Amino acid sequence: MKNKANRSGCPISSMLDIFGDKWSLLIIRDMIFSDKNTYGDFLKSDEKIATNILASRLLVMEENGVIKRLEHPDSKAKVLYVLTGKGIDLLPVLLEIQFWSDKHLSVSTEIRALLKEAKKDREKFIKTKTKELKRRFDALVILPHQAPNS
Amino acid sequence: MKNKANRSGCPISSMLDIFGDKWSLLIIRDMIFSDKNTYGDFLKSDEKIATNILASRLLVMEENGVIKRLEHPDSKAKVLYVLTGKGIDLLPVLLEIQFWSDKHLSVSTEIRALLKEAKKDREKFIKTKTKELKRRFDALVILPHQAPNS
DNA sequence: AAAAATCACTTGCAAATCAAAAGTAATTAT
DNA sequence: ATAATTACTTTTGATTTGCAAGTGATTTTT
Repeated sequence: MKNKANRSGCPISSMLDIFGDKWSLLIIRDMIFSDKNTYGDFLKSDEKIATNILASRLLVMEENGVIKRLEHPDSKAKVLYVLTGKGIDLLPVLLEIQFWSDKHLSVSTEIRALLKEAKKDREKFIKTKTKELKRRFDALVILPHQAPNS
Repeated sequence: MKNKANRSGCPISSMLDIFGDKWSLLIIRDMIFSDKNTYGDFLKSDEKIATNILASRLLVMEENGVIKRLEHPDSKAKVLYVLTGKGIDLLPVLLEIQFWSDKHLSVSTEIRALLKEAKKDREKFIKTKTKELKRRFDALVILPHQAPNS
């Protein structure tokens, strides 16, 4: 997996160099909205990502500082993937994508309800969710260093 | 070029079924921020899209009602591509992508200035720009029906 | 303690997609 | 009439994807 050369100085183009495919943002979605954080979790999603693609995307996102690989507190066989601040900051992007889809494509009524809520006070929703995510991942980053069995 | 089957009911996934690649959003970017609206215009962009890819992406976006193909008022040899309302509504998505890149990747100082301006009053910027785009494209949609040489 | 299951991957291969270059057909300019 | 522009299409080879089948380390079950 090569490191993608910036195709141009354009901020949109640079972002697409990392996320311009059908899968990367779905992994971020799973981490933000569905509390998923292991390889196996991501495989279980509705879109059925292939194992090699998943491994490759996780690597690219790790190389770009969007996610971090940690040892899982429950088991040495597992790997814990957490979002960094850079990753958490994708929340507004994912929100706007959802608002667009809500307006122009067909979206289930339950998701529509959640989006309506988020749209009502966008800023507050983002701030609250961001804090929640930071708390969640900070806890996971720190925990593993406290020896679990001694 | 097949019509993409929705991989799932997820709004993010559905949006990525249309725009999940390295090029489509760059074409939208060019139409929104650089006033480009012909095949030749898009080819001239810094990222150097291949002609076959460009043709394919334009078709997919047209099929999805994001852009419209019109006869160019200046020449029968040209095709005029304009954004529909659905396409114009991608502005907030592109803005958030740029805000993210501005914060987490390196961005030129001139673009940074424009983004700072946009961020200062996001809502107003979106409203103003949206109106401008609607005006611009409405004019183009209507003009060609007034016989140019008779 | 041995066997089965889980977990996070890797490998191999066929199919799809992409990129670069050249070609085409319809205008338009000289 | 000739050359240039414009919007593509076609061809070819390289890259990426998706699927199925491993692999090796751990963990759970018996």
